[in-house]
Amino acid sequence: MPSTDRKRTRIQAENEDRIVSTSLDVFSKYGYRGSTVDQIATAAGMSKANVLYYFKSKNDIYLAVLEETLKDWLNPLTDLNAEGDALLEIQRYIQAKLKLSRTSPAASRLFANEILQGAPMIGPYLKTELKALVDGKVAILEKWMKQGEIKTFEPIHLLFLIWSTTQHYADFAIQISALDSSPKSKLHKDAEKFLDIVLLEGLKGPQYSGVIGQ
Amino acid sequence: MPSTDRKRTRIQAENEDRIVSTSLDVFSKYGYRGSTVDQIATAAGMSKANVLYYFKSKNDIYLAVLEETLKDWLNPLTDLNAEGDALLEIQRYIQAKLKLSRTSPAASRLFANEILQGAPMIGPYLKTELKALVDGKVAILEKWMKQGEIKTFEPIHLLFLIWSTTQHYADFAIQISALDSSPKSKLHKDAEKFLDIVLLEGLKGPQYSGVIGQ
DNA sequence: TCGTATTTTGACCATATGGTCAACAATTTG
DNA sequence: CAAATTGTTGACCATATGGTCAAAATACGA
Repeated sequence: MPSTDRKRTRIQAENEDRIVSTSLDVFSKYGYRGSTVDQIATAAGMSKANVLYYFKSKNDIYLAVLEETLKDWLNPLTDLNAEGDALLEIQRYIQAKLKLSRTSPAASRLFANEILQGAPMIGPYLKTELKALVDGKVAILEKWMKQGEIKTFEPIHLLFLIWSTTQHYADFAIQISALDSSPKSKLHKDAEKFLDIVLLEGLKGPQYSGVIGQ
Repeated sequence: MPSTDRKRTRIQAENEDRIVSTSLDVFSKYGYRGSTVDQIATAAGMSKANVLYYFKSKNDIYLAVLEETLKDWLNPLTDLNAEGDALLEIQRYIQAKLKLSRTSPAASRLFANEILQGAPMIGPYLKTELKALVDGKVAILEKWMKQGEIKTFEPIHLLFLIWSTTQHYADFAIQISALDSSPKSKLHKDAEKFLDIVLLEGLKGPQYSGVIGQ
């Protein structure tokens, strides 16, 4: 077996990385149950036995892929800055998520699959680390509300909206391409424009909305 | 085998219905590959062989479930009425979709799973029937834009936003409950309020936005 | 180059799963 | 009630799949 205690060999590093990156594609396309070790092995250009020499089970591969992908996927939220301008910060966050959706659709689908199946692996993580991160960002949103920079509402729903709309372009790409034939570059540009126009306007602080309402 | 040509017997009707409704739960929870005929049989309280007496394959069950669920799931969009008030119509549509997400989360997850896996079954349907329906509704949105009832943007993205945000509450329910401990009734009320406040304001026609922008 | 540690794999095993079938049970029909 | 039709299931089959293992191949340090 590959020594866990010593340093990783060159070959170990190469193969483990290759397995993980290949597995992201496979798992995101077919889900955990729908993916087989043989598929992964073939896609990575090695034998099944060899894959299982580096990871002792399919589940271990899946965990490695999740961990590897998780941090990148959630990074943009970390950057939401309490000191910045509310609307600009939100706009930046939306754009960062949209970009991720475009450049890493597999990561998005991997999580969508995992959550849909009831988050059997990352359930605990959601309740602890992610919850802590989200609570912090919710507090920032509340601060902005008190300062009148954005309207008042239950702040977590803004996060849900941003997540769902941006990830939709990765997770439901097949449906989108069936309904809209424009090239992906236009699609994503239009998505960004739309969210910009509608959301930023809709979020603007209550001092304006009172006037508009009349 | 159950006669396809003649009329359905009482027992056929009962059992086929039971299988389909049970399968919705199973398929939506574990996906197609993750669900087994045995699971379905057990959940429906019959033997595997008996289930396969009514549907000759797992795939046939899946198709029946999809078909059964599809129409209910898309009904609200049909109701979007060109003659009505733009914002009210959109608001009604959002509320209808949110309600479906609350009352039929399994249907939502079934589709999410199907689309995530690349829509192997309903792909053709998406490109024909759903596309036609969507094209018609997009035309309505464009009309509203020309009349200045709502802002101007690529209209299909509004549909994507409504679908993604409303279905998110069903598809990502596990994540949501990990991050927000409020009871589901409050959650959905807040979601509705939030979408109301932000979206309807953000969508309002360009005659207002010019003023706000300055 | 030699010996050791690492890497690779074909063959194999146990289990899970979709699906079939013949025999038996219940229901319907005349 | 008897025959015919419909319904039910345990046993079985073929295949797929996760995982093991011993033996062969390769890489690597002294």
